[in-house]
Amino acid sequence: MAAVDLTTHPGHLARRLQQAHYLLWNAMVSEEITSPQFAVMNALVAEPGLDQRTVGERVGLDRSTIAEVISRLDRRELLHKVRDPRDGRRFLLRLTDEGARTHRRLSVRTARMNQVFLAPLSAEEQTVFFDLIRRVADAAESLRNPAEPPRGPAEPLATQG
Amino acid sequence: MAAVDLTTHPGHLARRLQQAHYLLWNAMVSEEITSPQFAVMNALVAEPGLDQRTVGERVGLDRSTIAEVISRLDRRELLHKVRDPRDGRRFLLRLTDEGARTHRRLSVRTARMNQVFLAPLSAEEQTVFFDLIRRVADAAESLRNPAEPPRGPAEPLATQG
DNA sequence: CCCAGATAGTCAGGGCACTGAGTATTTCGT
DNA sequence: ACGAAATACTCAGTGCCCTGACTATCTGGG
Repeated sequence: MAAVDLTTHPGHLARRLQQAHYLLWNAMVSEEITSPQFAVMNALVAEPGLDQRTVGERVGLDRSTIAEVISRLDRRELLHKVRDPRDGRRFLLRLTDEGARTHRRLSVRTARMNQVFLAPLSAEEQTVFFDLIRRVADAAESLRNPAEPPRGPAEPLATQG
Repeated sequence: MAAVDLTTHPGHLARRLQQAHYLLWNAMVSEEITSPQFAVMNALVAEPGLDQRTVGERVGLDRSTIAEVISRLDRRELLHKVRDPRDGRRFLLRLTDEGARTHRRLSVRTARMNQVFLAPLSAEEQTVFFDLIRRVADAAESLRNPAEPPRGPAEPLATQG
């Protein structure tokens, strides 16, 4: 009888939280575009012309996963992928017009979904919720990358050359 | 410039939290046994003889995912799977001796890991952390299963007949 | 100039997570 | 007793997520 109470295990709670979010996303935002895909598009709205690695860094995905997500967005013509003329290793990424439209459309739905998702918490509790999760996640990440100095992106070309 | 701040998006935060946990689990608990696998083993320590569906319900996994996790544990001889003689649709699950030993060993490491993971928060903050996440996750789940009455497991045979 | 090391991306492999369709078994109403 | 509905599980398909090994390109020191 040495069983443990999983409701006090942050990892288990984190998984359940993400599943709950996945569910609500599908119901209220999109069945086509996933939340990580939206995060990538969002990063490219903020900083057009980023390379893959940097986008991955912005949204918190490793090189392999970001490659998959981007290839799916590319296949659906939601973004462009072109070799950096100044560095043949990189691809520079930019949303297509349709990608930008899709991002705008999903942004409003995402906002609505977040409201529903967080509805069980008061405004102050929501603030605390963000703060606590962020602190735990940041701490665990920095256990891995011990104080890595921030590195610049691929010196993004002007927004729409 | 309609980009959104992902640090205020609970879904994004949930994903990052889970990634952080995954990392720490690998480093401090096991590279062989994953956190969902441990959750399944834990459910079987608490209630030996459960069927697949009920285990899935206990740990929060759907029928397909639980089948995969269980087949991996079965392949490694950490649990047994036998047809329920009283209901030919079910499999009754029980840890093997090695499974029970593994569960005990990982339990103590998991406890240590949880301490490290939650170290950035004070004791009271940890309580709030659990409470807030649980409330959000529960609310989102019940949006889906509108007030489903709890249903009993497969009337588990006595703990080791 | 040239090559060793760093860097961007790909690929193979393993695991988690969901949906929708399909099979076998049990249960329930008539 | 019988057939429809419910239930437990499987399978195919899609997508996320990581590691480790590999390729191509760039950079810097000698």
